[in-house]
Amino acid sequence: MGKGEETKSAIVAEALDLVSRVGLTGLSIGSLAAATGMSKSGLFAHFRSKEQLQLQVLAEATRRYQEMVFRPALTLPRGEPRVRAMFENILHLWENDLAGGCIFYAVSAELDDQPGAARDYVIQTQLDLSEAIKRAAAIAVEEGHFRADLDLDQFAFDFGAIMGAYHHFGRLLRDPNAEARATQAFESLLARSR
Amino acid sequence: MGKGEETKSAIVAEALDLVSRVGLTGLSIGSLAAATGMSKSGLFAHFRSKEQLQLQVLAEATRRYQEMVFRPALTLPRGEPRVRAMFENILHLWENDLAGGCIFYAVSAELDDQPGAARDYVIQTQLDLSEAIKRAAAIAVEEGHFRADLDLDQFAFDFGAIMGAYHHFGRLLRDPNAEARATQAFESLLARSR
DNA sequence: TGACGAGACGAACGGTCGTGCTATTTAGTG
DNA sequence: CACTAAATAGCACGACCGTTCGTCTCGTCA
Repeated sequence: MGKGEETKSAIVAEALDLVSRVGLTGLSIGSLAAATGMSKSGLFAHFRSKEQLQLQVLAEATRRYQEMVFRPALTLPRGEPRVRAMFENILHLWENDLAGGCIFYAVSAELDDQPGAARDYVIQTQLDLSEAIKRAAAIAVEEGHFRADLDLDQFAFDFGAIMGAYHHFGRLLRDPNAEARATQAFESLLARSR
Repeated sequence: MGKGEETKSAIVAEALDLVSRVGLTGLSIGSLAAATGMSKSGLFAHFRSKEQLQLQVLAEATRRYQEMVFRPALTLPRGEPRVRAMFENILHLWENDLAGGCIFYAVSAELDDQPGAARDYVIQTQLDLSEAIKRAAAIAVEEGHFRADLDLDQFAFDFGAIMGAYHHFGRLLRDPNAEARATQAFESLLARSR
């Protein structure tokens, strides 16, 4: 990896942290340059537009998500163990990876009415993640861990609901019991699915 | 209501719509002036600071929420009917009142790591709403509609989770089944609570 | 009629935004 | 070590930001 790629990925890493705290809109070239100790123009040359910078940040976030949430889960036995691992990885690893927690929550709320490449990317990513959860649940059905008539779409909805509420209650409202609440909700969801 | 109050509330109404689409950060004095057909300075004089404008917007949102969600629910019989009415009012009235849907979702994601009066206000409002849900559920326990050992905090968490997921799946991902999913999740929550 | 206060206006301030150009420094290669 | 290309810095731009100021236009009331 040449010098260019190296600093570029360092910039993106710093940007990820910034976005998780101040959102995509709050991420400015100037503040990012200050945070990385570079000049605005020197930093800008790596991306050629702000939209490109935003997309690179989102791509890196997706890469990390795969790495932290899905890849470890796939090493476990098929079925419920994998579903459970995904839940726990999100709760314990992913939500604590960045200063502001899950970057997709910080970003999706501000993009839902603002068309553009960034929104398209986030939507696609969220749909992919939802599909992955559904696949994991489908395997659990195959293995006999979950009911044969389980509604996979509903399962994905409920799963996402719990993760969102964990972020909301824990991050914004600073509820110290958010993790316990999320865990209980998840156990209840599993029980209903068996 | 004098002329001043009149234009001021017209400004706030317009601002509410803007915020629901572009967020609190995206709300600028200039764009709001353009949307209302006023001059920047004429508009600014009503609030004397941007933070004041933001707080007025949040206060108006809270007022509307009370009006659309809680007040109608209180006219119904105590217990489960009220809880159900709150759910349906949020789903059908509140989420469709503004162009961008529930303003609190647009706002809370961008404020969770940005200290200030606006964040404090949103947090307090969310806590109040959570308390109101818990009270309604407590009454349903009194009335014998819900189990005596129902965990009220968990109920409020689950309730909020469903509303958040409805906003997320419906608004961002444009899932046409979001309402059906939310309804099914809510019915499941009610069944578990009885 | 004339004074007064409320409300809105245009112009301007210092800053920051994203984005170009042009040097200058630095890293990699023969 | 010299040479070249890549990486970074400096500077300037037009646009927009929140905010302030002085001014103008009204309706109200003495």
